[in-house]
Amino acid sequence: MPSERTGGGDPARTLALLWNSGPAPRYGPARRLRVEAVVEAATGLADREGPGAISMRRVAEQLGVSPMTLYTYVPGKAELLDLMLDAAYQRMEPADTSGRPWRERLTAVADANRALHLAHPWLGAVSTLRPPLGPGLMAKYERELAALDGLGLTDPEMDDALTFLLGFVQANARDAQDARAARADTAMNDEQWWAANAPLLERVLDPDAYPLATRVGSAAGAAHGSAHDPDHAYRFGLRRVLDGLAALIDRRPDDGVSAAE
Amino acid sequence: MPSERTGGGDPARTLALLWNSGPAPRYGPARRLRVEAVVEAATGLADREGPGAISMRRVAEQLGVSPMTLYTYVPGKAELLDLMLDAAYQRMEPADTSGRPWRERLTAVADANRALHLAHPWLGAVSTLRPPLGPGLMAKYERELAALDGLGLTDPEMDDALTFLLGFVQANARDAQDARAARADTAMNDEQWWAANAPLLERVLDPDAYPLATRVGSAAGAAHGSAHDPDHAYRFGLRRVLDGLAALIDRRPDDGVSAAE
DNA sequence: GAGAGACTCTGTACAGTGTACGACGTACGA
DNA sequence: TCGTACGTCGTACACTGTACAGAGTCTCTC
Repeated sequence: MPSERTGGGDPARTLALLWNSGPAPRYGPARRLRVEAVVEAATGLADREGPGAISMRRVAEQLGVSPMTLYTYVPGKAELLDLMLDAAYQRMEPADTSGRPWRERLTAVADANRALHLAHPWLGAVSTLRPPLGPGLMAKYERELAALDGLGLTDPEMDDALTFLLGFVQANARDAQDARAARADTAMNDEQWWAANAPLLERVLDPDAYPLATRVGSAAGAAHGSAHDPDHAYRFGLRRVLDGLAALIDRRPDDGVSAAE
Repeated sequence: MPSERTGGGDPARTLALLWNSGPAPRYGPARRLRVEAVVEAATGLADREGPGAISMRRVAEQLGVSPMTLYTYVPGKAELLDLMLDAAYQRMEPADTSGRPWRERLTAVADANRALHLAHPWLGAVSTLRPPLGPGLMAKYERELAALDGLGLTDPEMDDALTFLLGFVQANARDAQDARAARADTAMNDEQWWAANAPLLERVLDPDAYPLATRVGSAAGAAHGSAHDPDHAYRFGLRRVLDGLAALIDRRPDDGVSAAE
């Protein structure tokens, strides 16, 4: 479960910020900053130092203003995260894969999302259950649905399939970021952690009580040098995800480019 | 990304706690509590009030001791979470599905994990990247691998497949818990949130610019009354996950019960 | 029996977090 | 010129995990 919530405040205010449609104030002193600068500063900070670094005080520090000043630009932290998310979506460069088989199209969608998560390690910490309904998300959603268009799926099925694919990518990216954070927090990478635990575990663990676990666990551990390898899990999982969707898509054998693959 | 880290401290100390093999102290006053009581109190608290409620002060309060007292039972919060996790795994009741087709076996594994997450809403907030290598996890791992045994998979493939399946369940459970937390935090359920946003969105959104997004988005929104429905996503996703694994498993058509399915 | 020393328990303290509130200065419209 | 709306900011509050030191309690050794 992500720790940071978005979509918390007044929907009208949030949407106005996302679509840049707030009324310009006429009284009072000129504003020193723009909302975009706040979002940019927060994003830069989070990119450099991870999700844990996103605090109003740190963001304000980056901008040379006091913490409370941020609240004149953004209703609160949740909305700031919404804006960061949508801006990140907006910066994604769309790859044109029209005309390619559907597996390639969906692989491109997955890879693009994975790349986004790698570039912005804080993305996984932000809930997308109530997504920021801004231009960035809309363009992304439109683009990604296009990769699923013309495959004979119903509209709800297209959404389901996309949710499934993106859910996989997000879960995997969270694991990867989690591994990075663990390495930083504990000054020990996964391999070292595994190396420290394995011999100790052997002393308390009775192999006869857990025959499969010891056999498979050590085989898997030996294969990636740790209990878990996100990169490998991505490659393995993506293949399974696409095969799973194939069972849905190739159900109807009569639709253009897609079925040919 | 889960916010709470486990496996942070000294592996030897953590393993001793997990396997109950610490040396009994001989000096000093009798201990008022037992480690199990601390773990139980923390689990009860978290079950009732969610992951956010797990704080050393709150747990101590439940037990009628001062916060710092907990540190004589447990090295820190990370290790407490490890113990909570392993204890929760230990309480899972294994369903005997041997002899059933592999799809049923894996469905049972997925359902059991989903039920665990529903019973313990804090599970999703805890990282399982460096899992607590205790008796609970071992028994669970052994049991779940058994559901994948005899299908012609290699040892690493068995681990990969299980990781993939459990990853899906965990990601979905996080979404579900996230929805619950959002409802509590914002005093607004997903349906209300969607109802508040949809009309506002219509005003700023140009349907011609995002034809697929508007069509599919509103179809999906209408189908579950919100942007996202975890229960539906679970049913849809589990079918895809099993189909995806089928492509791997049924690759070799010659192995007992499994291929018959 | 006396005392050393290990152990449990606890109060205080520190560096963080998001943000409510009120004070102060600035710029515009009347 | 003045009222008013607004931007900026200092302070404060209720939280978090846990380091540290002091006080009380028990066992083992002499």
